[in-house]
Amino acid sequence: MPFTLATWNINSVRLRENIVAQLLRDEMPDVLCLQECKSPVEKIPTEQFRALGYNHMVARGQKGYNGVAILSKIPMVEAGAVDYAALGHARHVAGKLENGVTIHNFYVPAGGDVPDREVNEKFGQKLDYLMEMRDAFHGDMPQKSILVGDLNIAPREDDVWDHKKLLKVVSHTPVEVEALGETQDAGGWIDVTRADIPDGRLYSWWSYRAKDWDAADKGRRLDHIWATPDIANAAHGSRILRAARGWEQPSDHAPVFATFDI
DNA sequence: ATGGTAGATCGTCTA
Repeated sequence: MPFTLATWNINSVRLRENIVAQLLRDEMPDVLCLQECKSPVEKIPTEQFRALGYNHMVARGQKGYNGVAILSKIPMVEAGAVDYAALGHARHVAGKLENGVTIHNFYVPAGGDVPDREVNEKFGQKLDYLMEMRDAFHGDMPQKSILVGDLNIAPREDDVWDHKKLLKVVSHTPVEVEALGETQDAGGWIDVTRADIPDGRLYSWWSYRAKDWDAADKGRRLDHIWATPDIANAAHGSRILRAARGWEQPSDHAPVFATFDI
Protein backbone atom coordinates (compact mmCIF):
# COMPACT_ATOMS: atom_id res chain seq x y z
CA MET A 1 0.00 0.00 0.00
CA PRO A 2 1.68 3.21 -1.09
CA PHE A 3 1.35 6.15 1.24
CA THR A 4 2.19 9.80 0.83
CA LEU A 5 3.67 11.92 3.57
CA ALA A 6 4.09 15.67 3.80
CA THR A 7 5.96 17.88 6.26
CA TRP A 8 5.20 21.57 6.74
CA ASN A 9 6.33 24.25 9.18
CA ILE A 10 2.97 25.98 9.53
CA ASN A 11 3.97 28.91 11.82
CA SER A 12 0.75 28.83 13.87
CA VAL A 13 -1.70 26.03 13.16
CA ARG A 14 -4.56 28.06 14.63
CA LEU A 15 -4.01 31.10 12.41
CA ARG A 16 -3.53 28.88 9.36
CA GLU A 17 -6.15 26.22 10.02
CA ASN A 18 -7.78 26.92 6.67
CA ILE A 19 -4.67 26.53 4.54
CA VAL A 20 -3.83 23.29 6.37
CA ALA A 21 -7.30 22.11 5.36
CA GLN A 22 -6.67 23.35 1.81
CA LEU A 23 -3.49 21.26 1.64
CA LEU A 24 -5.28 18.20 3.00
CA ARG A 25 -8.14 18.64 0.52
CA ASP A 26 -5.99 19.37 -2.53
CA GLU A 27 -3.09 16.97 -1.97
CA MET A 28 -4.59 14.33 0.32
CA PRO A 29 -1.36 13.09 1.91
CA ASP A 30 -1.94 10.09 4.17
CA VAL A 31 0.20 11.74 6.84
CA LEU A 32 0.93 15.42 7.46
CA CYS A 33 3.66 16.43 9.92
CA LEU A 34 3.43 20.00 11.19
CA GLN A 35 5.98 22.12 13.05
CA GLU A 36 5.72 25.46 14.84
CA CYS A 37 2.08 24.87 15.70
CA LYS A 38 2.50 27.51 18.44
CA SER A 39 -0.40 26.03 20.33
CA PRO A 40 -1.16 23.85 23.30
CA VAL A 41 -2.32 20.45 22.04
CA GLU A 42 -5.88 20.97 23.30
CA LYS A 43 -6.23 24.14 21.21
CA ILE A 44 -5.17 22.59 17.89
CA PRO A 45 -8.23 22.87 15.62
CA THR A 46 -8.65 19.16 14.92
CA GLU A 47 -12.35 19.27 14.01
CA GLN A 48 -11.85 20.45 10.43
CA PHE A 49 -9.00 17.98 9.95
CA ARG A 50 -11.18 15.12 11.21
CA ALA A 51 -13.91 16.11 8.78
CA LEU A 52 -11.38 15.61 5.97
CA GLY A 53 -10.54 12.10 7.15
CA TYR A 54 -7.59 12.85 9.39
CA ASN A 55 -8.96 11.10 12.44
CA HIS A 56 -5.63 10.45 14.12
CA MET A 57 -3.21 12.87 15.71
CA VAL A 58 -0.23 12.74 17.99
CA ALA A 59 1.14 16.07 19.09
CA ARG A 60 3.23 17.95 21.60
CA GLY A 61 2.51 21.59 22.27
CA GLN A 62 3.22 24.60 24.38
CA LYS A 63 1.75 28.07 24.58
CA GLY A 64 3.05 30.46 21.93
CA TYR A 65 6.19 28.65 20.81
CA ASN A 66 7.31 25.48 19.03
CA GLY A 67 4.85 22.58 18.86
CA VAL A 68 4.74 19.54 16.56
CA ALA A 69 1.89 17.36 15.33
CA ILE A 70 1.36 14.32 13.14
CA LEU A 71 -2.05 14.23 11.44
CA SER A 72 -2.89 10.89 9.85
CA LYS A 73 -5.58 9.06 7.93
CA ILE A 74 -3.82 5.86 8.97
CA PRO A 75 -4.29 4.77 12.60
CA MET A 76 -1.27 5.11 14.86
CA VAL A 77 -0.57 2.29 17.27
CA GLU A 78 2.14 3.94 19.35
CA ALA A 79 3.18 7.46 20.22
CA GLY A 80 6.02 9.10 22.09
CA ALA A 81 8.18 12.15 22.43
CA VAL A 82 11.65 13.07 23.63
CA ASP A 83 12.83 16.40 25.05
CA TYR A 84 16.22 16.42 23.33
CA ALA A 85 18.82 18.69 24.98
CA ALA A 86 16.37 19.08 27.92
CA LEU A 87 15.14 22.46 26.68
CA GLY A 88 11.59 21.86 27.89
CA HIS A 89 10.40 22.63 24.35
CA ALA A 90 7.80 20.76 22.28
CA ARG A 91 10.11 19.94 19.37
CA HIS A 92 9.66 16.20 18.79
CA VAL A 93 6.85 13.73 18.51
CA ALA A 94 6.85 10.20 17.12
CA GLY A 95 4.10 7.88 16.02
CA LYS A 96 4.00 4.33 14.68
CA LEU A 97 1.52 3.74 11.88
CA GLU A 98 -0.41 0.50 11.78
CA ASN A 99 1.54 -0.40 8.62
CA GLY A 100 4.62 -0.67 10.84
CA VAL A 101 6.32 2.57 9.80
CA THR A 102 7.58 4.82 12.60
CA ILE A 103 7.56 8.56 11.98
CA HIS A 104 9.72 11.04 13.86
CA ASN A 105 8.65 14.66 13.49
CA PHE A 106 11.24 17.28 14.51
CA TYR A 107 11.45 21.02 14.92
CA VAL A 108 15.17 21.62 15.48
CA PRO A 109 16.06 24.90 17.27
CA ALA A 110 16.73 27.74 14.82
CA GLY A 111 19.86 28.73 16.70
CA GLY A 112 19.69 32.52 16.91
CA ASP A 113 21.67 34.95 14.80
CA VAL A 114 25.35 34.53 15.75
CA PRO A 115 26.98 31.18 14.89
CA ASP A 116 29.11 31.04 18.03
CA ARG A 117 28.03 29.20 21.16
CA GLU A 118 30.34 31.35 23.33
CA VAL A 119 28.26 34.47 22.70
CA ASN A 120 24.93 32.95 21.62
CA GLU A 121 23.39 30.35 23.89
CA LYS A 122 20.79 29.43 21.27
CA PHE A 123 23.45 28.32 18.81
CA GLY A 124 24.91 26.00 21.44
CA GLN A 125 21.47 24.59 22.15
CA LYS A 126 20.99 23.88 18.45
CA LEU A 127 24.25 21.93 18.25
CA ASP A 128 23.47 20.11 21.51
CA TYR A 129 20.04 19.20 20.18
CA LEU A 130 21.54 17.72 17.02
CA MET A 131 24.12 15.73 19.01
CA GLU A 132 21.40 14.23 21.19
CA MET A 133 19.43 13.32 18.06
CA ARG A 134 22.57 11.67 16.71
CA ASP A 135 23.15 9.71 19.91
CA ALA A 136 19.51 8.63 20.12
CA PHE A 137 19.68 6.80 16.80
CA HIS A 138 23.27 5.56 17.03
CA GLY A 139 23.97 1.91 17.75
CA ASP A 140 20.42 0.65 17.85
CA MET A 141 19.82 1.42 14.17
CA PRO A 142 16.21 2.31 13.45
CA GLN A 143 14.23 0.31 10.89
CA LYS A 144 11.15 1.10 8.83
CA SER A 145 11.43 4.68 10.01
CA ILE A 146 10.96 8.12 8.54
CA LEU A 147 12.42 11.29 10.07
CA VAL A 148 10.95 14.57 8.91
CA GLY A 149 10.71 18.15 9.93
CA ASP A 150 12.11 21.62 10.00
CA LEU A 151 15.73 20.75 10.75
CA ASN A 152 16.70 24.42 10.33
CA ILE A 153 19.81 23.49 8.33
CA ALA A 154 20.30 23.64 4.56
CA PRO A 155 23.21 21.23 4.10
CA ARG A 156 24.13 21.39 0.42
CA GLU A 157 25.45 24.22 -1.70
CA ASP A 158 22.41 23.88 -3.93
CA ASP A 159 20.11 23.94 -0.87
CA VAL A 160 20.67 27.70 -0.58
CA TRP A 161 20.42 30.64 -2.95
CA ASP A 162 24.07 31.64 -2.45
CA HIS A 163 26.45 29.22 -0.76
CA LYS A 164 29.30 31.70 -0.24
CA LYS A 165 27.08 34.44 1.13
CA LEU A 166 25.52 32.06 3.64
CA LEU A 167 28.64 30.35 5.01
CA LYS A 168 28.47 32.50 8.16
CA VAL A 169 24.68 32.61 8.32
CA VAL A 170 23.05 30.32 10.87
CA SER A 171 21.41 27.42 8.95
CA HIS A 172 24.29 26.92 6.50
CA THR A 173 27.51 27.20 8.55
CA PRO A 174 30.02 24.34 8.21
CA VAL A 175 29.68 23.39 11.90
CA GLU A 176 25.92 22.96 11.53
CA VAL A 177 26.22 21.05 8.27
CA GLU A 178 28.77 18.76 9.94
CA ALA A 179 26.46 18.20 12.92
CA LEU A 180 23.52 17.40 10.68
CA GLY A 181 25.70 14.99 8.69
CA GLU A 182 26.73 13.21 11.87
CA THR A 183 23.10 12.89 12.91
CA GLN A 184 22.15 11.53 9.50
CA ASP A 185 25.03 9.04 9.39
CA ALA A 186 24.48 7.78 12.95
CA GLY A 187 20.98 6.59 12.13
CA GLY A 188 21.85 5.46 8.62
CA TRP A 189 19.25 7.92 7.34
CA ILE A 190 18.85 8.51 3.61
CA ASP A 191 17.93 12.02 2.48
CA VAL A 192 14.91 10.94 0.47
CA THR A 193 14.32 14.33 -1.15
CA ARG A 194 17.84 14.52 -2.52
CA ALA A 195 17.94 10.82 -3.46
CA ASP A 196 14.85 11.53 -5.55
CA ILE A 197 15.88 14.98 -6.83
CA PRO A 198 19.70 14.86 -6.89
CA ASP A 199 20.35 17.89 -9.06
CA GLY A 200 19.45 21.55 -9.00
CA ARG A 201 18.53 24.12 -6.44
CA LEU A 202 15.81 23.15 -4.02
CA TYR A 203 14.29 25.39 -1.34
CA SER A 204 11.49 24.95 1.20
CA TRP A 205 11.71 28.32 3.02
CA TRP A 206 11.73 31.94 1.91
CA SER A 207 11.99 34.79 4.43
CA TYR A 208 9.00 37.01 5.14
CA ARG A 209 11.42 39.94 5.00
CA ALA A 210 12.07 39.81 1.28
CA LYS A 211 10.21 42.40 -0.74
CA ASP A 212 9.21 39.83 -3.36
CA TRP A 213 10.08 36.34 -2.16
CA ASP A 214 9.15 34.72 -5.47
CA ALA A 215 11.14 37.05 -7.71
CA ALA A 216 14.14 37.30 -5.36
CA ASP A 217 14.02 33.54 -4.72
CA LYS A 218 16.50 33.72 -1.85
CA GLY A 219 15.43 30.38 -0.43
CA ARG A 220 16.88 27.64 1.70
CA ARG A 221 16.01 23.91 2.02
CA LEU A 222 15.41 23.70 5.78
CA ASP A 223 12.68 21.04 5.71
CA HIS A 224 13.66 17.44 5.19
CA ILE A 225 12.38 13.90 4.68
CA TRP A 226 14.78 11.13 5.67
CA ALA A 227 14.16 7.39 5.74
CA THR A 228 15.99 4.27 6.88
CA PRO A 229 17.64 2.25 4.07
CA ASP A 230 15.09 -0.59 4.28
CA ILE A 231 12.33 1.71 3.03
CA ALA A 232 14.24 4.57 1.38
CA ASN A 233 14.32 2.75 -1.96
CA ALA A 234 10.53 2.55 -1.84
CA ALA A 235 10.33 6.34 -1.93
CA HIS A 236 9.50 8.35 -5.00
CA GLY A 237 7.52 11.37 -6.12
CA SER A 238 9.42 13.84 -3.92
CA ARG A 239 8.41 17.45 -4.38
CA ILE A 240 8.12 20.79 -2.66
CA LEU A 241 4.81 22.60 -3.06
CA ARG A 242 6.28 26.05 -3.72
CA ALA A 243 2.82 27.37 -4.61
CA ALA A 244 1.79 27.14 -0.95
CA ARG A 245 4.33 29.87 -0.12
CA GLY A 246 2.15 32.16 -2.24
CA TRP A 247 -1.19 31.25 -0.66
CA GLU A 248 -3.11 33.86 1.27
CA GLN A 249 -1.41 34.74 4.58
CA PRO A 250 1.16 32.01 4.02
CA SER A 251 3.66 30.24 6.22
CA ASP A 252 7.24 31.15 5.32
CA HIS A 253 7.79 27.42 4.65
CA ALA A 254 6.42 25.28 1.83
CA PRO A 255 5.33 21.65 2.34
CA VAL A 256 7.69 18.84 1.31
CA PHE A 257 6.24 15.54 0.00
CA ALA A 258 7.36 11.97 -0.58
CA THR A 259 5.49 8.78 -1.45
CA PHE A 260 6.53 5.36 -0.14
CA ASP A 261 5.44 2.12 -1.85
CA ILE A 262 5.27 -0.05 1.25
C1' DA B 1 26.41 47.19 8.30
C1' DT B 2 21.65 47.40 8.77
C1' DG B 3 16.90 46.42 8.58
C1' DG B 4 13.56 44.27 6.60
C1' DT B 5 8.28 40.87 8.22
C1' DA B 6 5.45 37.77 10.90
C1' DG B 7 3.12 35.44 15.14
C1' DA B 8 1.82 35.10 20.03
C1' DT B 9 0.40 38.22 23.06
C1' DC B 10 -0.09 42.87 24.72
C1' DG B 11 6.15 44.37 26.07
C1' DT B 12 8.96 41.41 24.12
C1' DC B 13 10.59 37.21 22.54
C1' DT B 14 11.36 34.13 18.63
C1' DA B 15 12.09 33.15 13.98
